[in-house]
Amino acid sequence: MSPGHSEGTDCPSTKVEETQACELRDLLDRLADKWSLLVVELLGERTHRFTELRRAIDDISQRMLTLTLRRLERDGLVHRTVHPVVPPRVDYELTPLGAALLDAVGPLVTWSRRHPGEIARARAAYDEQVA
Amino acid sequence: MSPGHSEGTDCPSTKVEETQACELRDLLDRLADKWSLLVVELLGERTHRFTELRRAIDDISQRMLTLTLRRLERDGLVHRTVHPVVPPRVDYELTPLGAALLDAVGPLVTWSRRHPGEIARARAAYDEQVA
DNA sequence: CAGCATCCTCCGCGATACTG
DNA sequence: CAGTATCGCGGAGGATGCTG
Repeated sequence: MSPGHSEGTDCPSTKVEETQACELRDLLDRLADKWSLLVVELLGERTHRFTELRRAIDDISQRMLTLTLRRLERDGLVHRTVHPVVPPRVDYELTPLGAALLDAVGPLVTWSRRHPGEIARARAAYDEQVA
Repeated sequence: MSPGHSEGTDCPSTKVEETQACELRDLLDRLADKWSLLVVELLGERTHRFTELRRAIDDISQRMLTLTLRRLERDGLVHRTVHPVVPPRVDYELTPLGAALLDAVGPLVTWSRRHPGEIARARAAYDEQVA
């Protein structure tokens, strides 16, 4: 893989000590890319195989699914099990850490369900006003 | 899939109905960029002026702060008050919606504080094994 | 089936300069 | 002070092709 490690642990000059933004930003950076959270949620339901995930998400490219899973694995959120059979079979599941994280995301999920389209509506209103 | 506009409301072909991923992804897309959450957290403490935010975050570019605030405003999370004085003064504060959202993020913040560096450690372990 | 490698495009974002 | 306008690069990520 490319050596472009821009590991977020550096925690730059943001002076927001009170909010301890560093940890949080790392976390967000991990979850906030286009697919990670989706994958974590699916794995929260049950173990999935590679292709299952691929089909469940459907418009994810194979490359991005691989990358996403590798990153999640690397960060200790997802566990990867290779079954030495032919054809190959690989299972992905949440680690305890991953499950805990998913729990922490729960309220956010709930919130988004409770406020369906509120952001979208505000957006539409704003746009209309501008137009 | 048509790239079209970046408006998330289209909620494409992701078949993850159970997780209602669309809303959530919209939400994440809004929060997950480099600065939004940081801004929302600061505004959660109190109202800030433009330059206050700029100094609090410090390594945000002026352009990105403007863009971030505009997007948050557009999405109904932040309210912008222009005081017609010289020199100009603009205050930013959370809307009720924004405050509610911040609450929903709370557990995530707490979690990240409770697991300091756990992800970073897993990452280091993983990298060592690979190397 | 579950990947890795390569190429290429698009746009996020920083740097810089100008304004009411 | 609080923006807007323009330029340019770097990296995220899609498409495609090859492998064990």
